[in-house]
Amino acid sequence: MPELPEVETIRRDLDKELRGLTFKSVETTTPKMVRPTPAEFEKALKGQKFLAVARRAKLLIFELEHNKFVVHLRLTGRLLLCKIGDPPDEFQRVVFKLSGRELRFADLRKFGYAKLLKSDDELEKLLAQFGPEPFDDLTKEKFKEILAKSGRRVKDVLMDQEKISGLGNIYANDALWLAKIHPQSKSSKITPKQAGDLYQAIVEILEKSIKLRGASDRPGYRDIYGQKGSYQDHFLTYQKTGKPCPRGDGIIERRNVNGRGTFFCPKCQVLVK
DNA sequence: CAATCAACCTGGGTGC
DNA sequence: TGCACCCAGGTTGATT
Repeated sequence: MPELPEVETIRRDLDKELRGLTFKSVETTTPKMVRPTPAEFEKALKGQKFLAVARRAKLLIFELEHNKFVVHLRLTGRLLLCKIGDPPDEFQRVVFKLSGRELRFADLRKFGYAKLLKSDDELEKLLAQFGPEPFDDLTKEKFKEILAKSGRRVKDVLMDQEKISGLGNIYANDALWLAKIHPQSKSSKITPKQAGDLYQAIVEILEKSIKLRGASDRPGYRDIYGQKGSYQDHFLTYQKTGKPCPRGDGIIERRNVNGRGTFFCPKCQVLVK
């Protein structure tokens, strides 16, 4: 579900809402989602105030007075800020009880997790594995360099979090269409002009989706208030198999690339080998 | 180093 | 209606 725009939307709202609230306890039907264990998680954080919520790639970082924890939503995670007594989400797995509020972690597929960090050192190690951020240190020059260095398919590079932070399947597909580049093009063979266009496309599309508060597809991303985003009404190629290309007379094709559904227009997206 | 596949889980949609 | 099969926003690890 959540790629950079969805996670960033959640981060902004939680950062505003959680500051000053106190962590009280954990209740869960799915203990493996709270690490190392729900009991240790609760023991460490009980009584601490939330100071801020940050983000790196698709990871949310919760900063409390003496400890930090991270949350990864993987494919179907939701974080919902609720009043005590609000009806539960159909896929609710974990409830973090706070002063006057509940932060609920719902996840149809149970791949997501919250993880208590033992030290700032552990956080640093965790963050060190991510590549540059599109709205921070991913400059156009840096981006060109990254593409030039890889012999893999360009779509795989875009989605590799060690190379570039935050892009997932939806935005990688749509950005490649915007830049008129075939997803299976060899990264190192992309021309500087194409790389520049792709960089622009990525920034544009992520900005647009953040404005629209992300994309809510099937099981569905929700913001912390349980509301849908609306980028799904603006998908360019994603899940548009058989539909006309928004730009010309091509038909959007679906192909499996690296185990992921890959959508593109064979007419206007150039394959560079 | 790159590509492929399975695993982790659950549910929706489709086609027979 | 039932059932088999494919699909899904992500990431990791084994194998070829």
